Amino acid sequence: MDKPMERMTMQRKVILEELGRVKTHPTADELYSIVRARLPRISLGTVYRNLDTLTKAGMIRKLDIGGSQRRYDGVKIPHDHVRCLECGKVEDICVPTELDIEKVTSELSGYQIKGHRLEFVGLCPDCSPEYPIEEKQQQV
Amino acid sequence: MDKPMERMTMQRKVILEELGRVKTHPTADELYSIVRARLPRISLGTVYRNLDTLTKAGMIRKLDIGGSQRRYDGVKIPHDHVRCLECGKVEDICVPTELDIEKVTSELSGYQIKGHRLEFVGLCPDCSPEYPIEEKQQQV
DNA sequence: CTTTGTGCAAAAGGTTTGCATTCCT
DNA sequence: AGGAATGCAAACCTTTTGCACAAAG
Repeated sequence: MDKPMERMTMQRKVILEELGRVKTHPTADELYSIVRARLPRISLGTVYRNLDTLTKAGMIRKLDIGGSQRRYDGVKIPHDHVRCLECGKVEDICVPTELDIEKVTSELSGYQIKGHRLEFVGLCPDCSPEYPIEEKQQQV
Repeated sequence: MDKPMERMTMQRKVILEELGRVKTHPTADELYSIVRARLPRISLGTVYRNLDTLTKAGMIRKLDIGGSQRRYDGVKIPHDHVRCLECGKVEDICVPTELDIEKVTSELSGYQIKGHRLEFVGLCPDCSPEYPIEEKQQQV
């Protein structure tokens, strides 16, 4: 399934390095501004093209979580996420694999389950008021 | 949290009815073409505005699942989904609430968890080959 | 050398918004 | 009557694409 890349250009190398360094899951334009610190002449189109190429090569992952912008992850192993409703940050989380929910779901639905996406939304410690004051709007 | 609507216009009424009738989770433009059968002069902008208004009023839900287009759900109770990698359809699924994963996650992460979004991807019975032939590309 | 990749800018979705007009209440 | 909602079209935001030029192997 992995489609190997032909060349390792400087742009591609820096994008890969920076995506690997940040622990967040940046959007293309966030990564664009990070990368521009090292390659001021890079274009946003190149960032998009490389994120796509690196995804197809299996070197990074394109996340398909909620929100209006796509996010990318330098960590290749699928894992779950928590997103803060207040500040918007997305962090990794490891949910104990109590039961094999994919197997249970497969039996219940008749689908051949290939994977799942689990995302929690809530308030991170920094954004949690001491005494909860109001309900935050959520989209689940 | 629910912001009551001021008026019940014909457009709003039909959008609500049609979204309640379909068991899929249509995008705005899918709903637009459904609704146009009854209201040929309705505009896509009105569909978007009403989906937003109805969501704020708590009468429908705006799903924030993967994909390039937002989807809407006439069912107000949050539930999980399965999406077919082949034909793209999205169905409801009921995953047994074995453990309270939100509670476990809350304890592990320090977040105040407000909800979660669980989406499975796989092949629906109609799209499953008898003998699995190739890996489907997935984005999790 | 050849062919892939880049920068730039324009195009392409999908969604939102401004404005004059229509229509609930 | 008066404010909210509509239709239309333009604007907006994110992502993709065409093209001439640059550069990796």
